[in-house]
Amino acid sequence: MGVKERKLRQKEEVRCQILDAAWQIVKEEGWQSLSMRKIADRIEYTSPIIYGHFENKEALLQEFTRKGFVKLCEMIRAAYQAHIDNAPARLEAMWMAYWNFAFANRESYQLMYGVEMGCCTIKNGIPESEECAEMINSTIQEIIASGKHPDADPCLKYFTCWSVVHGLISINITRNPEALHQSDDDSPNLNELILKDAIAGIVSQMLN
Amino acid sequence: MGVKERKLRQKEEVRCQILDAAWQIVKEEGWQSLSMRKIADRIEYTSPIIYGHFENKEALLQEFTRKGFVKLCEMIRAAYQAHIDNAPARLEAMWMAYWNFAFANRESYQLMYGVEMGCCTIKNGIPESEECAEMINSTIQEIIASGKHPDADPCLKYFTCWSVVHGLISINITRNPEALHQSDDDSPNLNELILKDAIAGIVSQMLN
DNA sequence: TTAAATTACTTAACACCGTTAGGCAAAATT
DNA sequence: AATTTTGCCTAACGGTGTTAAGTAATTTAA
Repeated sequence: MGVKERKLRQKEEVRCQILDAAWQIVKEEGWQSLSMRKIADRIEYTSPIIYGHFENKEALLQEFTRKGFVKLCEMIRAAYQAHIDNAPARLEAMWMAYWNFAFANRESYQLMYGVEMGCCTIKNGIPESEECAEMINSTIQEIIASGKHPDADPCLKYFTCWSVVHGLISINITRNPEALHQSDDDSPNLNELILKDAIAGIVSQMLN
Repeated sequence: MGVKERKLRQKEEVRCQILDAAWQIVKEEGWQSLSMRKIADRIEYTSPIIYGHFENKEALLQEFTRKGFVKLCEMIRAAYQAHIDNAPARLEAMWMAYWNFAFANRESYQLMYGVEMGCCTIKNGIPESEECAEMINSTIQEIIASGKHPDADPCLKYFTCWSVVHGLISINITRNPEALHQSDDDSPNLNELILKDAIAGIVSQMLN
Protein backbone atom coordinates (compact mmCIF):
# COMPACT_ATOMS: atom_id res chain seq x y z
CA MET A 1 0.00 0.00 0.00
CA GLY A 2 2.72 2.41 -1.01
CA VAL A 3 0.24 4.77 -2.57
CA LYS A 4 1.09 7.57 -0.19
CA GLU A 5 4.75 7.14 -0.93
CA ARG A 6 4.11 7.23 -4.65
CA LYS A 7 2.04 10.42 -4.32
CA LEU A 8 4.72 12.05 -2.25
CA ARG A 9 7.26 11.07 -4.88
CA GLN A 10 5.09 12.52 -7.63
CA LYS A 11 4.57 15.73 -5.74
CA GLU A 12 8.29 16.02 -5.13
CA GLU A 13 8.86 15.51 -8.83
CA VAL A 14 6.54 18.38 -9.72
CA ARG A 15 8.41 20.53 -7.23
CA CYS A 16 11.61 19.75 -9.06
CA GLN A 17 9.97 20.50 -12.38
CA ILE A 18 8.91 23.89 -11.05
CA LEU A 19 12.43 24.71 -9.94
CA ASP A 20 13.92 23.43 -13.19
CA ALA A 21 11.50 25.40 -15.34
CA ALA A 22 12.05 28.54 -13.29
CA TRP A 23 15.79 28.20 -13.56
CA GLN A 24 15.57 27.68 -17.30
CA ILE A 25 13.49 30.84 -17.70
CA VAL A 26 15.91 32.82 -15.56
CA LYS A 27 18.88 31.68 -17.61
CA GLU A 28 17.08 32.57 -20.82
CA GLU A 29 15.35 35.82 -19.85
CA GLY A 30 16.62 36.91 -16.44
CA TRP A 31 14.99 37.18 -13.04
CA GLN A 32 13.04 40.23 -14.05
CA SER A 33 10.82 38.35 -16.48
CA LEU A 34 10.24 35.26 -14.38
CA SER A 35 6.55 34.81 -13.65
CA MET A 36 4.44 32.12 -12.06
CA ARG A 37 2.40 31.79 -15.22
CA LYS A 38 5.48 31.21 -17.35
CA ILE A 39 6.69 28.52 -15.01
CA ALA A 40 3.29 26.84 -15.10
CA ASP A 41 3.27 26.96 -18.90
CA ARG A 42 6.59 25.14 -19.14
CA ILE A 43 5.56 22.30 -16.86
CA GLU A 44 2.15 22.13 -18.57
CA TYR A 45 0.15 23.00 -15.49
CA THR A 46 -1.72 26.12 -14.46
CA SER A 47 -0.17 28.62 -12.10
CA PRO A 48 -2.16 27.84 -8.92
CA ILE A 49 -0.52 24.43 -8.54
CA ILE A 50 2.79 26.18 -7.78
CA TYR A 51 1.23 27.45 -4.57
CA GLY A 52 0.92 23.87 -3.44
CA HIS A 53 4.70 23.68 -3.42
CA PHE A 54 5.76 27.22 -2.53
CA GLU A 55 3.88 29.68 -0.42
CA ASN A 56 4.43 32.47 -2.92
CA LYS A 57 6.87 33.75 -5.48
CA GLU A 58 9.20 35.14 -2.87
CA ALA A 59 9.46 31.74 -1.22
CA LEU A 60 10.36 30.24 -4.56
CA LEU A 61 13.12 32.80 -5.06
CA GLN A 62 14.27 32.19 -1.52
CA GLU A 63 14.83 28.56 -2.44
CA PHE A 64 17.24 29.64 -5.17
CA THR A 65 18.95 32.03 -2.80
CA ARG A 66 19.38 29.19 -0.35
CA LYS A 67 20.82 26.90 -3.00
CA GLY A 68 23.19 29.66 -4.02
CA PHE A 69 24.51 30.11 -0.52
CA VAL A 70 25.01 26.38 -0.14
CA LYS A 71 27.19 26.35 -3.24
CA LEU A 72 29.03 29.53 -2.29
CA CYS A 73 29.64 28.11 1.14
CA GLU A 74 31.16 24.96 -0.32
CA MET A 75 33.59 26.99 -2.40
CA ILE A 76 34.62 29.25 0.45
CA ARG A 77 35.00 26.28 2.77
CA ALA A 78 37.32 24.60 0.30
CA ALA A 79 39.45 27.73 0.12
CA TYR A 80 39.43 27.96 3.90
CA GLN A 81 40.70 24.43 4.34
CA ALA A 82 43.28 24.76 1.60
CA HIS A 83 45.05 27.56 3.44
CA ILE A 84 44.45 26.58 7.01
CA ASP A 85 48.01 27.49 7.99
CA ASN A 86 48.24 30.99 6.53
CA ALA A 87 45.61 33.53 7.44
CA PRO A 88 46.39 36.25 4.86
CA ALA A 89 46.57 33.72 2.04
CA ARG A 90 43.40 32.14 3.36
CA LEU A 91 41.56 35.43 3.30
CA GLU A 92 42.61 36.10 -0.25
CA ALA A 93 41.68 32.59 -1.33
CA MET A 94 38.23 32.88 0.23
CA TRP A 95 37.51 36.17 -1.49
CA MET A 96 38.78 34.74 -4.74
CA ALA A 97 36.39 31.86 -4.25
CA TYR A 98 33.62 34.40 -3.71
CA TRP A 99 34.68 36.18 -6.87
CA ASN A 100 34.75 33.00 -8.91
CA PHE A 101 31.39 31.94 -7.60
CA ALA A 102 29.85 35.22 -8.68
CA PHE A 103 30.96 34.76 -12.28
CA ALA A 104 30.35 31.06 -12.51
CA ASN A 105 26.84 31.61 -11.09
CA ARG A 106 25.87 35.04 -12.29
CA GLU A 107 22.13 34.54 -11.92
CA SER A 108 22.46 33.15 -8.42
CA TYR A 109 24.69 35.98 -7.32
CA GLN A 110 22.33 38.56 -8.74
CA LEU A 111 19.50 37.08 -6.73
CA MET A 112 21.58 36.69 -3.59
CA TYR A 113 23.04 40.18 -3.50
CA GLY A 114 21.85 42.17 -6.41
CA VAL A 115 18.32 43.10 -6.94
CA GLU A 116 16.51 43.55 -3.69
CA MET A 117 18.10 41.10 -1.33
CA GLY A 118 19.54 42.78 1.70
CA CYS A 119 23.17 42.75 0.70
CA CYS A 120 25.96 41.64 2.97
CA THR A 121 23.68 41.12 5.90
CA ILE A 122 25.29 38.82 8.38
CA LYS A 123 22.01 37.48 9.68
CA ASN A 124 19.53 36.57 6.95
CA GLY A 125 18.21 33.25 8.17
CA ILE A 126 20.31 31.13 5.81
CA PRO A 127 22.81 29.14 7.84
CA GLU A 128 25.27 28.79 4.99
CA SER A 129 25.34 32.55 4.63
CA GLU A 130 26.27 32.91 8.25
CA GLU A 131 28.89 30.20 7.93
CA CYS A 132 30.53 32.14 5.09
CA ALA A 133 30.65 35.27 7.19
CA GLU A 134 31.96 33.29 10.14
CA MET A 135 34.85 31.76 8.21
CA ILE A 136 35.90 35.13 6.85
CA ASN A 137 35.47 36.93 10.13
CA SER A 138 37.50 34.39 12.08
CA THR A 139 40.29 34.71 9.54
CA ILE A 140 40.22 38.47 9.80
CA GLN A 141 40.37 38.21 13.57
CA GLU A 142 43.37 35.94 13.26
CA ILE A 143 45.14 38.46 11.04
CA ILE A 144 44.30 41.35 13.33
CA ALA A 145 45.54 39.41 16.35
CA SER A 146 48.88 38.80 14.67
CA GLY A 147 49.23 42.42 13.58
CA LYS A 148 50.07 45.75 15.15
CA HIS A 149 46.45 46.93 15.58
CA PRO A 150 44.80 44.45 17.92
CA ASP A 151 42.03 46.95 18.64
CA ALA A 152 40.86 47.05 15.00
CA ASP A 153 37.21 46.17 14.47
CA PRO A 154 37.03 42.89 12.51
CA CYS A 155 33.44 43.55 11.54
CA LEU A 156 34.38 46.77 9.79
CA LYS A 157 37.28 45.09 8.03
CA TYR A 158 34.85 42.44 6.85
CA PHE A 159 32.60 45.16 5.47
CA THR A 160 35.51 46.82 3.74
CA CYS A 161 36.58 43.60 2.06
CA TRP A 162 33.06 42.83 1.06
CA SER A 163 32.51 46.25 -0.40
CA VAL A 164 35.57 46.01 -2.61
CA VAL A 165 34.66 42.60 -3.90
CA HIS A 166 30.97 43.23 -4.31
CA GLY A 167 31.60 46.58 -5.92
CA LEU A 168 33.95 45.06 -8.46
CA ILE A 169 31.51 42.28 -9.19
CA SER A 170 28.68 44.78 -9.60
CA ILE A 171 30.67 46.60 -12.23
CA ASN A 172 31.27 43.48 -14.23
CA ILE A 173 28.19 41.39 -13.77
CA THR A 174 25.49 43.72 -15.00
CA ARG A 175 27.24 45.29 -17.92
CA ASN A 176 29.67 43.73 -20.39
CA PRO A 177 29.18 40.04 -19.95
CA GLU A 178 32.68 39.15 -21.11
CA ALA A 179 34.37 42.50 -21.50
CA LEU A 180 36.76 42.66 -18.59
CA HIS A 181 36.40 39.18 -17.20
CA GLN A 182 38.08 37.09 -19.84
CA SER A 183 39.91 34.11 -18.42
CA ASP A 184 40.35 32.59 -21.85
CA ASP A 185 44.12 32.60 -21.82
CA ASP A 186 46.26 31.41 -18.95
CA SER A 187 47.00 34.87 -17.60
CA PRO A 188 44.65 36.01 -14.85
CA ASN A 189 42.43 38.86 -15.96
CA LEU A 190 42.92 42.43 -14.86
CA ASN A 191 40.00 42.46 -12.45
CA GLU A 192 41.49 39.61 -10.49
CA LEU A 193 44.68 41.60 -10.19
CA ILE A 194 42.77 44.59 -8.85
CA LEU A 195 40.95 42.37 -6.43
CA LYS A 196 44.11 40.78 -5.08
CA ASP A 197 45.74 44.18 -4.84
CA ALA A 198 42.83 45.65 -2.91
CA ILE A 199 42.69 42.75 -0.48
CA ALA A 200 46.45 42.85 -0.02
CA GLY A 201 46.08 46.52 0.81
CA ILE A 202 43.47 45.82 3.47
CA VAL A 203 45.56 43.01 4.94
CA SER A 204 48.59 45.24 5.07
CA GLN A 205 46.55 47.87 6.85
CA MET A 206 45.63 45.27 9.47
CA LEU A 207 49.18 44.07 9.90
CA ASN A 208 51.20 47.29 9.83
CA MET B 1 -2.61 86.39 -28.62
CA GLY B 2 -0.46 84.70 -26.01
CA VAL B 3 -2.73 81.69 -25.93
CA LYS B 4 -0.04 79.34 -27.13
CA GLU B 5 2.34 80.58 -24.50
CA ARG B 6 -0.27 80.11 -21.80
CA LYS B 7 -0.94 76.57 -22.93
CA LEU B 8 2.72 75.76 -22.97
CA ARG B 9 3.00 77.18 -19.49
CA GLN B 10 0.07 75.09 -18.31
CA LYS B 11 1.49 71.95 -19.86
CA GLU B 12 4.84 72.63 -18.24
CA GLU B 13 3.08 73.03 -14.93
CA VAL B 14 1.40 69.64 -15.25
CA ARG B 15 4.79 68.16 -16.04
CA CYS B 16 6.11 69.59 -12.81
CA GLN B 17 3.11 68.28 -10.93
CA ILE B 18 3.80 64.82 -12.31
CA LEU B 19 7.40 64.94 -11.18
CA ASP B 20 6.46 66.34 -7.78
CA ALA B 21 3.80 63.72 -7.20
CA ALA B 22 6.11 60.93 -8.29
CA TRP B 23 8.86 62.15 -6.00
CA GLN B 24 6.46 62.39 -3.10
CA ILE B 25 5.32 58.80 -3.63
CA VAL B 26 8.90 57.60 -3.87
CA LYS B 27 9.83 59.31 -0.63
CA GLU B 28 6.81 57.83 1.09
CA GLU B 29 6.75 54.33 -0.38
CA GLY B 30 9.93 53.77 -2.39
CA TRP B 31 10.61 53.30 -6.08
CA GLN B 32 9.19 49.81 -6.04
CA SER B 33 5.64 50.96 -5.44
CA LEU B 34 5.62 53.93 -7.80
CA SER B 35 3.00 53.51 -10.49
CA MET B 36 1.59 55.68 -13.23
CA ARG B 37 -1.89 55.35 -11.80
CA LYS B 38 -0.77 56.52 -8.36
CA ILE B 39 0.87 59.57 -9.87
CA ALA B 40 -2.25 60.36 -11.85
CA ASP B 41 -4.40 60.04 -8.74
CA ARG B 42 -2.32 62.58 -6.87
CA ILE B 43 -2.50 65.21 -9.56
CA GLU B 44 -6.20 64.47 -10.11
CA TYR B 45 -5.84 63.30 -13.68
CA THR B 46 -6.01 59.90 -15.30
CA SER B 47 -2.89 57.97 -16.13
CA PRO B 48 -2.80 58.41 -19.92
CA ILE B 49 -2.09 62.12 -19.63
CA ILE B 50 1.35 61.28 -18.24
CA TYR B 51 2.21 59.88 -21.63
CA GLY B 52 1.78 63.33 -23.06
CA HIS B 53 4.74 64.43 -20.98
CA PHE B 54 6.89 61.32 -20.79
CA GLU B 55 7.18 58.59 -23.36
CA ASN B 56 6.84 55.90 -20.74
CA LYS B 57 7.64 55.09 -17.14
CA GLU B 58 11.27 54.45 -17.87
CA ALA B 59 11.62 57.92 -19.40
CA LEU B 60 10.09 59.40 -16.27
CA LEU B 61 12.59 57.54 -14.09
CA GLN B 62 15.34 58.61 -16.42
CA GLU B 63 14.43 62.23 -15.67
CA PHE B 64 15.06 61.60 -11.97
CA THR B 65 18.29 59.84 -12.77
CA ARG B 66 19.37 62.86 -14.81
CA LYS B 67 18.48 65.26 -12.03
CA GLY B 68 20.43 63.10 -9.60
CA PHE B 69 23.53 63.21 -11.74
CA VAL B 70 23.26 66.96 -12.08
CA LYS B 71 23.25 67.32 -8.32
CA LEU B 72 26.00 64.76 -7.82
CA CYS B 73 28.05 66.51 -10.45
CA GLU B 74 27.72 69.84 -8.66
CA MET B 75 28.97 68.36 -5.42
CA ILE B 76 31.90 66.58 -7.03
CA ARG B 77 32.80 69.71 -8.98
CA ALA B 78 32.87 71.74 -5.79
CA ALA B 79 35.22 69.22 -4.21
CA TYR B 80 37.34 69.26 -7.35
CA GLN B 81 37.75 73.00 -7.31
CA ALA B 82 38.36 73.14 -3.57
CA HIS B 83 41.47 70.98 -3.89
CA ILE B 84 42.75 72.01 -7.28
CA ASP B 85 46.33 72.06 -6.06
CA ASN B 86 46.55 68.64 -4.43
CA ALA B 87 45.57 65.60 -6.43
CA PRO B 88 45.43 62.99 -3.63
CA ALA B 89 43.40 65.30 -1.40
CA ARG B 90 41.22 66.16 -4.38
CA LEU B 91 40.51 62.49 -5.07
CA GLU B 92 39.54 61.87 -1.47
CA ALA B 93 37.34 64.96 -1.38
CA MET B 94 35.54 63.94 -4.56
CA TRP B 95 34.78 60.49 -3.24
CA MET B 96 33.65 61.96 0.05
CA ALA B 97 31.31 64.19 -1.95
CA TYR B 98 30.02 61.09 -3.70
CA TRP B 99 29.54 59.42 -0.34
CA ASN B 100 27.71 62.39 1.12
CA PHE B 101 25.49 62.68 -1.90
CA ALA B 102 24.46 59.05 -1.57
CA PHE B 103 23.23 59.55 1.97
CA ALA B 104 21.73 62.98 1.51
CA ASN B 105 19.83 61.67 -1.56
CA ARG B 106 19.18 58.05 -0.80
CA GLU B 107 16.31 57.65 -3.24
CA SER B 108 18.21 59.28 -6.06
CA TYR B 109 21.25 57.14 -5.48
CA GLN B 110 19.18 54.00 -5.40
CA LEU B 111 17.71 54.87 -8.77
CA MET B 112 21.03 55.94 -10.23
CA TYR B 113 23.06 52.91 -9.21
CA GLY B 114 20.93 50.54 -7.27
CA VAL B 115 18.07 48.72 -8.70
CA GLU B 116 18.54 48.06 -12.35
CA MET B 117 20.58 50.94 -13.63
CA GLY B 118 23.79 49.80 -15.20
CA CYS B 119 26.13 50.70 -12.41
CA CYS B 120 29.30 52.64 -12.85
CA THR B 121 28.94 52.78 -16.59
CA ILE B 122 31.07 55.54 -17.98
CA LYS B 123 28.86 56.10 -20.99
CA ASN B 124 25.18 56.23 -20.17
CA GLY B 125 24.00 59.20 -22.17
CA ILE B 126 23.91 61.61 -19.25
CA PRO B 127 26.55 64.31 -19.72
CA GLU B 128 26.85 65.04 -16.02
CA SER B 129 27.60 61.41 -15.35
CA GLU B 130 30.43 61.53 -17.83
CA GLU B 131 31.71 64.76 -16.33
CA CYS B 132 31.91 63.11 -12.91
CA ALA B 133 33.89 60.24 -14.34
CA GLU B 134 36.11 62.67 -16.22
CA MET B 135 36.98 64.73 -13.15
CA ILE B 136 37.85 61.65 -11.16
CA ASN B 137 39.77 60.01 -13.98
CA SER B 138 41.87 63.09 -14.67
CA THR B 139 42.77 63.30 -11.01
CA ILE B 140 43.75 59.67 -10.96
CA GLN B 141 45.90 60.22 -14.03
CA GLU B 142 47.59 63.11 -12.29
CA ILE B 143 48.36 60.96 -9.27
CA ILE B 144 49.66 58.13 -11.40
CA ALA B 145 51.85 60.50 -13.40
CA SER B 146 53.44 61.78 -10.20
CA GLY B 147 53.98 58.29 -8.81
CA LYS B 148 56.31 55.37 -9.39
CA HIS B 149 53.94 53.39 -11.63
CA PRO B 150 53.33 55.55 -14.72
CA ASP B 151 52.11 52.48 -16.63
CA ALA B 152 49.21 51.86 -14.25
CA ASP B 153 45.77 51.80 -15.86
CA PRO B 154 43.75 54.80 -14.59
CA CYS B 155 40.50 53.24 -15.70
CA LEU B 156 41.05 50.23 -13.47
CA LYS B 157 42.01 52.46 -10.56
CA TYR B 158 38.78 54.34 -11.13
CA PHE B 159 36.86 51.07 -11.00
CA THR B 160 38.63 50.06 -7.82
CA CYS B 161 37.79 53.33 -6.09
CA TRP B 162 34.24 53.15 -7.27
CA SER B 163 33.82 49.59 -6.10
CA VAL B 164 34.96 50.43 -2.58
CA VAL B 165 32.70 53.43 -2.28
CA HIS B 166 29.68 51.89 -3.92
CA GLY B 167 30.11 48.68 -2.00
CA LEU B 168 30.22 50.54 1.31
CA ILE B 169 27.20 52.59 0.36
CA SER B 170 25.30 49.47 -0.65
CA ILE B 171 25.87 48.00 2.76
CA ASN B 172 24.52 51.04 4.51
CA ILE B 173 21.81 52.34 2.25
CA THR B 174 19.58 49.30 1.99
CA ARG B 175 19.75 48.06 5.52
CA ASN B 176 19.93 50.00 8.80
CA PRO B 177 18.89 53.51 7.85
CA GLU B 178 20.81 55.14 10.66
CA ALA B 179 22.72 52.29 12.21
CA LEU B 180 26.28 52.85 11.10
CA HIS B 181 25.96 56.22 9.45
CA GLN B 182 25.38 58.45 12.43
CA SER B 183 26.95 61.85 12.03
CA ASP B 184 25.05 63.17 15.01
CA ASP B 185 28.08 64.04 17.06
CA ASP B 186 31.08 65.90 15.78
CA SER B 187 33.25 62.85 15.30
CA PRO B 188 33.13 61.40 11.78
CA ASN B 189 31.40 58.04 11.73
CA LEU B 190 33.25 54.78 11.33
CA ASN B 191 32.23 54.22 7.73
CA GLU B 192 33.83 57.47 6.71
CA LEU B 193 37.02 56.34 8.37
CA ILE B 194 36.95 53.09 6.45
CA LEU B 195 36.29 54.97 3.27
CA LYS B 196 39.17 57.36 3.74
CA ASP B 197 41.43 54.48 4.69
CA ALA B 198 40.53 52.50 1.64
CA ILE B 199 41.05 55.43 -0.71
CA ALA B 200 44.33 56.30 0.98
CA GLY B 201 45.37 52.71 0.38
CA ILE B 202 44.60 52.93 -3.31
CA VAL B 203 46.41 56.25 -3.62
CA SER B 204 49.44 54.85 -1.87
CA GLN B 205 49.39 51.92 -4.29
CA MET B 206 49.51 54.39 -7.17
CA LEU B 207 52.30 56.44 -5.66
CA ASN B 208 54.64 53.82 -4.23
C1' DT C 1 -21.87 84.82 -34.38
C1' DT C 2 -21.73 80.48 -35.90
C1' DA C 3 -19.41 76.45 -38.01
C1' DA C 4 -15.14 73.88 -38.32
C1' DA C 5 -11.01 72.28 -36.41
C1' DT C 6 -8.07 71.48 -32.88
C1' DT C 7 -6.99 70.28 -28.28
C1' DA C 8 -7.50 68.12 -23.61
C1' DC C 9 -8.98 64.64 -21.30
C1' DT C 10 -11.46 60.37 -20.08
C1' DT C 11 -13.16 55.79 -20.68
C1' DA C 12 -12.33 51.32 -22.00
C1' DA C 13 -9.58 48.01 -23.26
C1' DC C 14 -5.30 44.84 -23.93
C1' DA C 15 -1.93 42.03 -22.07
C1' DC C 16 0.42 41.11 -18.44
C1' DC C 17 1.34 40.23 -13.16
C1' DG C 18 0.68 37.54 -8.15
C1' DT C 19 -2.72 35.32 -5.75
C1' DT C 20 -7.16 33.14 -4.10
C1' DA C 21 -11.84 30.87 -4.14
C1' DG C 22 -14.87 27.63 -6.03
C1' DG C 23 -15.98 23.74 -8.69
C1' DC C 24 -15.34 19.43 -11.08
C1' DA C 25 -13.69 15.03 -12.04
C1' DA C 26 -10.68 11.40 -10.93
C1' DA C 27 -8.76 8.67 -7.45
C1' DA C 28 -8.60 6.53 -2.95
C1' DT C 29 -10.99 4.97 1.15
C1' DT C 30 -14.64 2.94 3.55
C1' DA D 1 -20.88 0.89 -4.39
C1' DA D 2 -21.03 5.07 -1.90
C1' DT D 3 -18.32 8.48 0.18
C1' DT D 4 -14.50 11.06 1.04
C1' DT D 5 -10.36 12.96 -0.39
C1' DT D 6 -7.22 14.67 -3.71
C1' DG D 7 -5.50 17.07 -7.84
C1' DC D 8 -6.20 20.29 -10.91
C1' DC D 9 -8.50 23.90 -13.60
C1' DT D 10 -11.46 27.93 -14.43
C1' DA D 11 -12.53 32.28 -13.14
C1' DA D 12 -11.84 36.03 -10.75
C1' DC D 13 -9.74 40.14 -7.90
C1' DG D 14 -6.87 43.83 -7.82
C1' DG D 15 -2.83 45.44 -9.52
C1' DT D 16 0.71 46.86 -13.33
C1' DG D 17 2.22 49.66 -18.06
C1' DT D 18 0.32 51.19 -22.20
C1' DT D 19 -2.74 52.32 -26.23
C1' DA D 20 -7.00 53.36 -29.03
C1' DA D 21 -11.18 55.47 -29.41
C1' DG D 22 -14.45 58.73 -28.17
C1' DT D 23 -16.24 63.05 -25.98
C1' DA D 24 -16.38 67.56 -24.51
C1' DA D 25 -14.31 71.96 -24.34
C1' DT D 26 -11.69 75.34 -26.44
C1' DT D 27 -9.72 77.83 -30.17
C1' DT D 28 -9.79 79.19 -34.91
C1' DA D 29 -11.90 80.51 -39.18
C1' DA D 30 -15.78 82.15 -41.99
